[in-house]
Amino acid sequence: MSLQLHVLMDWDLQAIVRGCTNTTHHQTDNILSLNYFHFCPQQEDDPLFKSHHFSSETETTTLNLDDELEELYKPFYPTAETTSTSHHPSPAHEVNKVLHLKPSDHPNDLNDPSASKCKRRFRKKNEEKNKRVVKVVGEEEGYSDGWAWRKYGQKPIKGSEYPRSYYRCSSCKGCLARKRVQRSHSDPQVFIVTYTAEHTHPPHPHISHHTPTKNMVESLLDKEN
DNA sequence: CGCTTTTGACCTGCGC
DNA sequence: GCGCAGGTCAAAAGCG
Repeated sequence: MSLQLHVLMDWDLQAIVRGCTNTTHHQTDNILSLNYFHFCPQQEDDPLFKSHHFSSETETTTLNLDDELEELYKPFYPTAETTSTSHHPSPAHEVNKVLHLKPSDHPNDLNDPSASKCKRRFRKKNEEKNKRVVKVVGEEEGYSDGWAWRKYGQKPIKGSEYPRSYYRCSSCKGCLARKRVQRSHSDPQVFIVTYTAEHTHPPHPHISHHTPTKNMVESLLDKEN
């Protein structure tokens, strides 16, 4: 099974949550596969988009995760318009959620030197919010995604027994890419990874599948125990 | 020595 | 206005 959540935060924001089955992973360890790509309108016609169905067993897991993802995006709900069928699956048992998310004010003076440090930071933050990709991944996949990440913070999250870790891209100075990693409370084997902003450089080939996997997992596990 | 992790402090947004 | 929660900063410590 895999669950794909696509969040596009343009000035008209859209998040699409999709659930689908992946028999290979489901049969092995119930570990969610890492599947994400940037949303494009054609994907509405993607055969994969239409052809996956839930078994009753995987549906339960998916809906729990879906709830968590919904929690994740609660801050956007005031302006969110949900055409969700996730809690009332269609006859085809598809999860197909579209959130229309509206960002706050347009940060148009990021480079204004007169703006205070905090204000500039906040505007930068808003700008980064405009592009988000949320992945639901297995343990190993959550950390080896081809980029070098440096941890810059960790916070306990209310309602979750697991802390959320914050990472920024360390492979290129000035890269605005950010990543948040949080263990799912409904399925501790699963990590919810949220990517914010885009990399301003290509991935380092030698980093793939190596960085910063083990330490990150271990530190997370240590913290949680 | 340079890079990464840890962690407390600080800041902002939001709800009441 | 206040308190809370989430996100980031930055100094100190750890590690190879």
